[in-house]
Amino acid sequence: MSEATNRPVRTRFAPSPTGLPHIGNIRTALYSWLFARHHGGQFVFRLEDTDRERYDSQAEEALYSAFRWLGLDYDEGPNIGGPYGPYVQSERLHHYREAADRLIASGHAYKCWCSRERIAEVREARQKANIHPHGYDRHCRGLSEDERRRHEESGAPYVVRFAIPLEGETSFEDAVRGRVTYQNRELDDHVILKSDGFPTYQLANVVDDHLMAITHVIRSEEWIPSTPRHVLEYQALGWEPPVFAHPSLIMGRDPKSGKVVKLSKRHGAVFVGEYADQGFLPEALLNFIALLGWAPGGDRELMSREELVELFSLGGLSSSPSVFDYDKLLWMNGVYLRQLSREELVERVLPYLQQAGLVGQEPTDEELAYVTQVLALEQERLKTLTEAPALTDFFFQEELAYDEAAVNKWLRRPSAAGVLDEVISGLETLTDWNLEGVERVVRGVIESRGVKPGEVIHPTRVAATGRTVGPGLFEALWVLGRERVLRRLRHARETYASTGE
RNA sequence: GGGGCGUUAGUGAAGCGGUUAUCACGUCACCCUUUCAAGGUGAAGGCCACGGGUUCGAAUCCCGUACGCCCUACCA
Repeated sequence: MSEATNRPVRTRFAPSPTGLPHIGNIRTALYSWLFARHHGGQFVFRLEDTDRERYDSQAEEALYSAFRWLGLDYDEGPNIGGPYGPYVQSERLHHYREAADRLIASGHAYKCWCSRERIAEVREARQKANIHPHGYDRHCRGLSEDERRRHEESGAPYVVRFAIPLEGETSFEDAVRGRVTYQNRELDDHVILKSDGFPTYQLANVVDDHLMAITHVIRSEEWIPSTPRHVLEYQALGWEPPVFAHPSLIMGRDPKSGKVVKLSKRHGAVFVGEYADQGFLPEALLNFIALLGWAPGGDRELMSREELVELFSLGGLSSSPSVFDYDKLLWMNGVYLRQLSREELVERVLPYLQQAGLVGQEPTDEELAYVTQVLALEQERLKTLTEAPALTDFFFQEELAYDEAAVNKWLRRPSAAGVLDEVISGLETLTDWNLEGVERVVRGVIESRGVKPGEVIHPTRVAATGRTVGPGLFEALWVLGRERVLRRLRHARETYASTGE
């Protein structure tokens, strides 16, 4: 569609620091980043802190750390500077003031002294009577010179409103939806400068996108209704508008009603940091959220960051909202976990094992080698990093927590004592403790007793690991090591199987 | 209420005028197998929201209806 411009591509992510970075925000950021990188352009980070009431000082740092975690880099931004700085709107007030003055001078904007109360009343009345536009009645737009002067001299606070043309229509070419048209008579005169001297999004966004030479504005669907206002402002200011692309929203399903609504906290994790905490890999999350509202065409789903950059285009953006599917994310995380090399896996998982107290803070090379072996056995079972401790604790704990049901089923049975005795004596005589040797011993017991493999394997697993599920028995025994295995088997034999025969 | 945007299996997507409507997650079954996973094979699941057009032919183009969502702030 209208992806082409003659200028070098520049996109931006312009969050307002009012809370923690949300999956939805990050997805939009990702699209902007991908588009810039795909075209070899620049990606700008701009902080829109014009709402002083909702300002949250922690939000800014959280935003940076989310970007770091996901590996999204920006070429210009508040903390790194750049040729179009500053990149924080509260430090750019004079630009907005200037633009507002220019609009007032050219008759495209005007000062408004109406009280909030009056505005609220007017709005309600007009809506009830269905008078278009529904909002502000443009009272101050029609002020006489005298009235205006009186207000000016009184020094009373005022806002600046944009003077929407009374007739005609405004349209723009949306890169994902095609032509979108609004009748000007449906638009009321929106505030562009607040009484505290700060601009609203409606002005600051336009001014900065222009001043920062942004060529493509990618932002979510909720901005479509204000885009005609922006287009009108670009025109009034004599500027060329950027290409707009409005991908759809990310939705969640309400657990109670089953209805689909904008993704929010009640659907579970919505903040990027929560996914980090829950043991998701950034590359998996990135891949997953890219697919929430975008597809490269065809059946392609698993894509690295580099592949996403290569394949991304605005044409692949979806115009219909998508529901966040946590199960699919889990699956995808598992895929990425399985693709990790041993070294990467250890690096990723180790902190979780340490946090759970299974591994010390300064592991020796020997301990690290053991951890590596353990994780190699569990890698294909891992869906998130946080599951690792629960899956592997029996490899590290001295005191095994035996699963009661497993004990009842496999150790408190008549044959258990005999099985364990045979396995124990077999392993005791094993000179070389390796995978093949362990398997040979256990298979030998199975053969000598003339039973199905499970009859020996299951009791042995429960005795050695305390549970019925886990890696293959031979691998588990081998990695656990001779001493630990024999101690556990003897203990289980004494404790649970001694009275069995 | 008004304006805008949307609607392909439970979920995410592919499809861009001619396909038995494709893929992935999930579900189920079977295979592999010492359990659980992973992997493999297969199945169930869609009158492409509905109704009208246009066309030799429509999930694809047009109109209408229904439903959903977004906006309707001196928030972004």
